[in-house]
Amino acid sequence: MTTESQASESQTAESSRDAADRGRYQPGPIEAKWQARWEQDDLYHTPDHVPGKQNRYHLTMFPYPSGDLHVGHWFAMTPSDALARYFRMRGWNVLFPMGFDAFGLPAENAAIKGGKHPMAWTSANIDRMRGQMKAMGAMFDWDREVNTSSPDYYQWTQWWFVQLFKRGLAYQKKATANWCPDCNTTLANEQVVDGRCERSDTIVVQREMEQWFFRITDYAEELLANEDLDWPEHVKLMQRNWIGRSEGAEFTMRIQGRDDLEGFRVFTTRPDTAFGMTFAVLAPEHELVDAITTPEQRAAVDEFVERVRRTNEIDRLSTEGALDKRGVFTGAYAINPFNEQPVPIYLADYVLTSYGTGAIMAVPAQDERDWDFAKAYDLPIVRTVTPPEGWGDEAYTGDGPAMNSQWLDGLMKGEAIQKAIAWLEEQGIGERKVNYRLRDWLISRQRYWGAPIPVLHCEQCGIVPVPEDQLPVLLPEDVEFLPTGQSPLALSEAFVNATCPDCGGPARRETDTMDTFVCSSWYFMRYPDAHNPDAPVGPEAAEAWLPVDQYTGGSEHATMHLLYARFFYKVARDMGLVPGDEPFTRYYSQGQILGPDGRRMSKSRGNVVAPDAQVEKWGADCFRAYLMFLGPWDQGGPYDVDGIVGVYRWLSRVWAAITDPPTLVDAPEAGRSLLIDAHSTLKKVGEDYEAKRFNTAIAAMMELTNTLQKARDAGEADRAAWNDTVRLLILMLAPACPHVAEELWDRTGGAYSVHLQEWPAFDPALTVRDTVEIAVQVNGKVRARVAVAPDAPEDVARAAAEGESNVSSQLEGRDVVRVIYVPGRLLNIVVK
RNA sequence: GCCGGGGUGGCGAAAUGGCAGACGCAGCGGGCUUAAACCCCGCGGGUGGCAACACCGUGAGGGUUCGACCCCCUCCCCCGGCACCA
Repeated sequence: MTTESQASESQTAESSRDAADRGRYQPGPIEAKWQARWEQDDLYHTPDHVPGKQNRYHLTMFPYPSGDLHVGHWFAMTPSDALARYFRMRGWNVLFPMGFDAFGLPAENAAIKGGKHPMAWTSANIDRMRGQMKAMGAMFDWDREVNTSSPDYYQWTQWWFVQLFKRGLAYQKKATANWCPDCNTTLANEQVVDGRCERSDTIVVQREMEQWFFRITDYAEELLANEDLDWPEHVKLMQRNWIGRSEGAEFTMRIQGRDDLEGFRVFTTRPDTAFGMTFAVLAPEHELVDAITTPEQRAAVDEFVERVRRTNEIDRLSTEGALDKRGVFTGAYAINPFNEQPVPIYLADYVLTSYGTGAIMAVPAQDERDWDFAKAYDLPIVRTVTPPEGWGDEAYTGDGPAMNSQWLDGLMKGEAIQKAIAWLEEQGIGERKVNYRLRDWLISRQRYWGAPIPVLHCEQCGIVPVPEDQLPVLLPEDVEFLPTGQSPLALSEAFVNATCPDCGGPARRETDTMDTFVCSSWYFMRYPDAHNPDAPVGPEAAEAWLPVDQYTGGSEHATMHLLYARFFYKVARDMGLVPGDEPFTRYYSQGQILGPDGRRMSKSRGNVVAPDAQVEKWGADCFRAYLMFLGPWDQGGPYDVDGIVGVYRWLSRVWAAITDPPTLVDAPEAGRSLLIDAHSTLKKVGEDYEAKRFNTAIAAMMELTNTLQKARDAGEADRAAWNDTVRLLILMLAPACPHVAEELWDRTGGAYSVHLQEWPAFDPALTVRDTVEIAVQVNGKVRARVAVAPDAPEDVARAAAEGESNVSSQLEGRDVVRVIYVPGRLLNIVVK
């Protein structure tokens, strides 16, 4: 043991400041030393198989290499690391990899601004951030690092595209797409927030373009079935709401006097109310608009359609504004098939072309939007559901007996819907139909820094996917990537001109690149087999590691990354590539760390806390522990710069107690109390780590340290109890503070490495105190506290309680009606 | 508007039917120091009281219970998501 010589050294050298410092906790040198040692020993290299150990795959979301790691990365990654380390100590062979989500707009924008090539900018950032991550002391297995912008990786991103294409899950269509004028590219629905570009905050406009889509809606039903996932309920709910399943019917409406037209289809969730239809509405972009508009209405309709086209999403979605300007009559009438009555056909901007059929039957009596529209345009309102007594002058969307509905009259909603659908099917004009709010995933981006879509356009053969043995389609380096609204790749003759692999004739390469969410939809499948040149992931590696046992990351990805990754995994499963149905068995979303002012950290607000400076000042272990100690991990919250000193003091006390212990004597009786504290703490800390309650785990270790310090202040302690407590404390500390734990383990004679040790088992007999203080209540009010054995029988506890003057005075002259005794907790005497 | 999460000391929080405020920050008092910092010891919800102690106290109001921060009902506020999806 080195502790005794350490202690005496610091005692004899008190006069010298240098010598005194030598005994103090100094994280800097310790952390550098052990990081170098771990790297040299490959301590965190994870083989695919270790005899006698089961595999467990832990994953925290990989970062975009924007330049510097920020506190948010530390907040997400270091507790995740502690969790992975804990499971490693519990005997699992734990994979905990890291990589970079390296394609994307910032690289390109930085390149445009600073004249540096996106590739150079990105790889410099990656090097920098990898270094910063190494300073965390995390157990990342860097041998498996992935970089989505490297050809070794995007070759497989392109391979995925080809597989999806072959399965009919990737298709091109001309569609009105969300266009961000600032980013000069299209965006997926998920990337548009409140009508603005999620990244640049610019108002998104609609633009008609040929675009590539992934048919994620084919998996809508399966993606919806997420109840059994061990994920936070709110995230599962967000996904279900995003997918937005709604059940109803679709049927055809003929147009009065126009037997030359087939009519139009409408979707409704309330076919039971169809007898109350008093008008119909088409989206302004509906394909029939031109054909049905009457000459008298032509000018008004054209003017309206043009105005809607010019209106941006924000104004269109706003419920404010003049209602009478939001629609126009076409002059045509449709026939309600339920009662053969003609109803006027309107256009209105509240009907969306991208949902359902882009046309609705309007039943103002039972739909609030239709009600408002009918009021504004003076259209009739016919109730077909009996509203409750005293219902006012507004739409009634609830349940009630049908009325004014011929053969549906008297039926309640559920039954009426079924009967109406059956009738539509009998008549051959409609059928049961399920619609989803979820749209297909638009993956085309008209930007340079992304994986090229591996497709050729051949004059003879049409769209031809690039054969797998010709992948990757390399991103050319010498391209002018100033944003023009056109794909930059289109400007490169050398890139565009190609040969058709089918007919050998001339072909043009697709010049759009893929949304970077495609890259991140499968990266977790690559880590298990990061260097495989023949497949994205081989069968052995997939079997060894997939699916991910524990994923952690921010819930801002609930409806994007997490949904896309589930979609990819299901496709991979269908291809026989991976085991199971879901990519992430468990998912946990940590909260968001905010600036000291309680607002989102941002350079413009000047409230950014730089992790490098925190590490420099306090050490990585201290910074890690402080982030865990702040509060519940899923809650996040402001980063209080002043609070970290408390954690530093704690680690200093741990250091001092262990490197400078009291005189150790053999006094097992006296040591029992310390041992009970140690084992109770061990039990709690294990449970807390497992449940990701890092804040209370740290607090419990602080308490044990305080106990240790008291024992130390007393001058002497029982040798066995002290040594055992110190050993347990170091092991408990290891997942949260890996460096100082390693150093103290080494100094107390532990065999290298503390991170290869097993999590110790607590002794259940030592988790219960010999006597506990219980509360004594009279009529629910605490009147005294008495010390009894935790399992003392009621009469013993009661006798002790009645011996207290404060209790006996309360009982005097009153009848005891009832006594409630909870052993180890309290005794409540109810009197009258 | 709808759907989630939350509201506890000056601050971050703990306790999820059993002693409210563990642990930590800031603060106050004391020790060490020429001094300051570091460090160490003590105090620490409010009101009254010298004190023992009493009363009040977990956003507001009501309820269930021997007992409620915790469960139920009504309302207010904050944060996140969705928002003409027929």
